[in-house]
Amino acid sequence: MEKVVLIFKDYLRKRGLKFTPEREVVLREVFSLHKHFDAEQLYQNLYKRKKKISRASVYRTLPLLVRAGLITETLRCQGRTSYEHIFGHGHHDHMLCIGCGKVIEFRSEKIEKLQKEICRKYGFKPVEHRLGIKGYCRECQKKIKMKKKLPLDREK
Amino acid sequence: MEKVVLIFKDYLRKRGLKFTPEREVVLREVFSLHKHFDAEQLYQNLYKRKKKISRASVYRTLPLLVRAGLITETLRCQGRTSYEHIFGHGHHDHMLCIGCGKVIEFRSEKIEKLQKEICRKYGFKPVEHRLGIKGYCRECQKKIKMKKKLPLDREK
DNA sequence: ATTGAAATTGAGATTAAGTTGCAATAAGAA
DNA sequence: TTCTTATTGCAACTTAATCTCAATTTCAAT
Repeated sequence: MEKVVLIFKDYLRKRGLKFTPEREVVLREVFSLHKHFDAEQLYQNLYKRKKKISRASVYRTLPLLVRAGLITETLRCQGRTSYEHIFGHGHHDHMLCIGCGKVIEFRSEKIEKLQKEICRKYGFKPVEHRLGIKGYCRECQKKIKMKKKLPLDREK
Repeated sequence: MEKVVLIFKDYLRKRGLKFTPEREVVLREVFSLHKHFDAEQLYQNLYKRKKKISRASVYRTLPLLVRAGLITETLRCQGRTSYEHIFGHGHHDHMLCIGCGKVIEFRSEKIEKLQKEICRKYGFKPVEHRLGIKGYCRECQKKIKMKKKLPLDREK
């Protein structure tokens, strides 16, 4: 944890930005969470714990953390930009269950390698990539079977 | 083109929905385009050509086309939901150039296969997936080299 | 062809996420 | 400690998308 504080401080100092209490609170909150989150959730968490930080500051801090290489945007669920931290966590891809919203993380070296190859073929210099698979997790598949029919888009 | 009209009509009829002139106009516009588009663009195109269709109808029709399996959402650029048609086009993945916005489409059977394998391993039933690689295309890499430095996030 | 239930339309109001302007404040280098 | 410059909070604003509702249209059944 103190490591990420140092990294962030360093990032800020190098471009003449300031390490404020607000930014520190956001940073620590982000790294105390161990799953995906979005700006509003983060704000609510802090608000409940009487950390009086404005929404604007939360929204302004998250992009800084992205640029500092500490967090990254993930798959966008229902309209909100969602983040996760990447420091000491490494890149991975996601499966997102349409039924219950559960997120499964996975990593495949083979897929990573294939992507690089393809980029090379197109003369494309990759900066980041995102692979998201939507579908149904084991549990939700069972539920669906029990209901026999998916009520989502059935025919008349 | 007439094929997609039939498919859409069929989709609608089967669930007691109606094939209206507005929906037809949207459908035809979508399939006359040959690249990615978003709801607002589509509305503007139609508006300029004096097709008086409300924004609401455009926004209401696109999800129907998705459900009918004719179009799909793609990578979200700058906040807007973007679509592309898939009928007679097949699944593919994308590279998105950060420099100029160009989209390169590609498809890798190997990656597709690996994804299926991974899903099987997790007992996950995939419905759709999206792989997007952001980076710099050949041309933009050259431009960057000429500028010697990327002005985006440089240190002081 | 007519009818009538049910779906659809357009216009504008509304929501939600995120951004911005600005005056007051605070960080931190000198 | 001083002083320049960045940051803050608030509220107003923007943007994308959705919703409400009265008027209209579709289309299956006469």
